[in-house]
Amino acid sequence: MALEHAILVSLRERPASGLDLARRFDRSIGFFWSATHQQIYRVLARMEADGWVRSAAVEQHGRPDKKVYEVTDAGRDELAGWLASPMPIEKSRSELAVRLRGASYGDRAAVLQRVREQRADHATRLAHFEQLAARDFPDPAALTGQQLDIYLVLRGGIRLEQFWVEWLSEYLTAHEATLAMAHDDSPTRRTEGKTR
Amino acid sequence: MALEHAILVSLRERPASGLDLARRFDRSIGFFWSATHQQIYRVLARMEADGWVRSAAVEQHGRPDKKVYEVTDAGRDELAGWLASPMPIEKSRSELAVRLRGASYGDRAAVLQRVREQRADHATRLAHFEQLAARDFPDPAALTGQQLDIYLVLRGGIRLEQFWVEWLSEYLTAHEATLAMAHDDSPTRRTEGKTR
DNA sequence: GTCACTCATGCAACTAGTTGCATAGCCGCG
DNA sequence: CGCGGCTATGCAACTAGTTGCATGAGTGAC
Repeated sequence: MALEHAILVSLRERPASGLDLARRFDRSIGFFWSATHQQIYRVLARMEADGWVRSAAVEQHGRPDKKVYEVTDAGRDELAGWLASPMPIEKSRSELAVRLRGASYGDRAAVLQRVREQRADHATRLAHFEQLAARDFPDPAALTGQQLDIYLVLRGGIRLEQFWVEWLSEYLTAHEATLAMAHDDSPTRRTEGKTR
Repeated sequence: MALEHAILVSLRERPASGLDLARRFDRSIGFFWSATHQQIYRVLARMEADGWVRSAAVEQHGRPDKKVYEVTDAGRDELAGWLASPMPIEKSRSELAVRLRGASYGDRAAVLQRVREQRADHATRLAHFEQLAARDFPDPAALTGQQLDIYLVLRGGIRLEQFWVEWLSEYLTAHEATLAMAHDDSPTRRTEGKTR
């Protein structure tokens, strides 16, 4: 039930329509919790039925009406209760890690290529996040409350991208070393991998 | 379709029954891809229907028969193809991050307590992984092929737990600093948070 | 003018994963 | 002896999330 609560957080920051929320979930908050607009529409409908949010139709010039949602008192209580509730340890999930683990059952060079691509993607995102942090939070030490939280979650995004870049670099370095070894070891080729 | 492929990797390391796989997914491989035994049973049935694996009943003394699965040639090809296929960038997902972001809409102290608990859990896992690495891989530089991959994925687990411990520590330190400030700033209490 | 795109909401059908339970024998505890 | 726990497989019902499509009006490009 975390999407509901992510939506409550986002709506408390500022009321929004379904599509507004979908756009927010594509950036800041969505870095740690993403959702498609369909999923958001469905959950908003349920939340309204449960009385956690209420909506108001807002006319716009030259485009369809918006349904702008805001959090009700019941929604506030629900969010406050959730924030304080105990939580089990989170489990991570990474398709890339499965590939790294299984790389010896396929074409090693192809997997290394995928790893390089992923590392480049993560490096790009890292640079983007660092730019955001520099632009929006020039003086982190002065932050408090809500702004501090937003900054610290961005810091989490930066740290997480650093984790990826460093881990994948370690992976590539280690495998490039064994490939070099396999070349050096002249005639007695001990080519690892490719069991088949 | 990553669970299928995680199972193929695990079965290529060694043939196993559904429950064996579920146990493996609770440890090494499962750190980056977990699954319940029901999910595994269902996916194994589909994989067998698709011809990726075949099963053989194995009698055991004093306990029910096992269905031990192994990978077929078609399964090998499928796995090799998947390993080489391009992949989109992965998105992370963390309920804890949502709570950090929304902490000012609830009881700040309670959220900090949850953060301390999570940090302790991650520190415990980190210690556990480091112990595994020291025990099973005393000489990482000598590893190649499959063993090197297993070691490097364990390294990923260690690095990820380090990420969590460090990030959550940063979060706690930053908020403890603002709490201290709020105390110092004597009569003009600028108590942040708790907007309600 | 019409083609492609955006804004905005939503339905329907699908895949993935979780939770609760059933079966059925064997093992050890008290 | 009965109770709980372990081994092993599996069904049924549920929740969560994705994908594909529909609608209908407005905007900009050529």
